[in-house]
Amino acid sequence: VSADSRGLKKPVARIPRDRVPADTVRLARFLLGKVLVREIRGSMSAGRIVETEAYLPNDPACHAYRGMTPRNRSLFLEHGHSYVYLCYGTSYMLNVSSEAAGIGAGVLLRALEPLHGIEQMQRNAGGSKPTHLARGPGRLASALKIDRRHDGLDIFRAEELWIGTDGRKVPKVAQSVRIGITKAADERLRYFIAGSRHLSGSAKLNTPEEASCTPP
DNA sequence: TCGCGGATGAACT
DNA sequence: GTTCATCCGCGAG
Repeated sequence: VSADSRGLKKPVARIPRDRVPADTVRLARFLLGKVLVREIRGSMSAGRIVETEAYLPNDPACHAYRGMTPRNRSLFLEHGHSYVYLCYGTSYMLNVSSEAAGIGAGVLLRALEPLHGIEQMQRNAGGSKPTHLARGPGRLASALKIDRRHDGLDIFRAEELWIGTDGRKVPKVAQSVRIGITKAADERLRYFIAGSRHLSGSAKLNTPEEASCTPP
């Protein structure tokens, strides 16, 4: 149990690197239920990851598809490093690199269930209900004050922004097509905790009939 | 609820 | 000049 977990209802433990999958789809599923922790000058905010998207090697929708550039180089770091970029001039997106060093791929974090520091998140994000606070990748980053300074972090070992576990098991993982992209839009590479009330996307995308459910 | 249009800025071609 | 993995507000149903 990490000393960094003080203040949380359930303690958040660091995850040993050898337990983190070096495979994009496996990592997208592994991250569901884990806790994203943000520490700013001694105060902590945290939320459970309830929705992710996989961006595979050789995937036209992945930013790494056309090779390494100054912006996307973090996607090519060893699995478990952050890739943060500004989208549409307004929203930061937080990804986790997901393959061996040199292979460009990542997992986008799309929604959190706020667990701790909710009032601070509301101040950061302009105040809203917990179910809306970190719903969507842009709001997620806004609520936790994530920006380009958090690009390239070792996301399981960093201090200011890291991912840990409180031991909670995910009852059921569902999947659907990815949201908001124009290339390879038919791939069912969005993963989420079935029944969560903190998901982005239309209600229809989140219904069990549309989203095929698979064991976690 | 749902769908639409505009704001927005950095990277890339 | 084009692209972009978004968000917000608005109006119709």
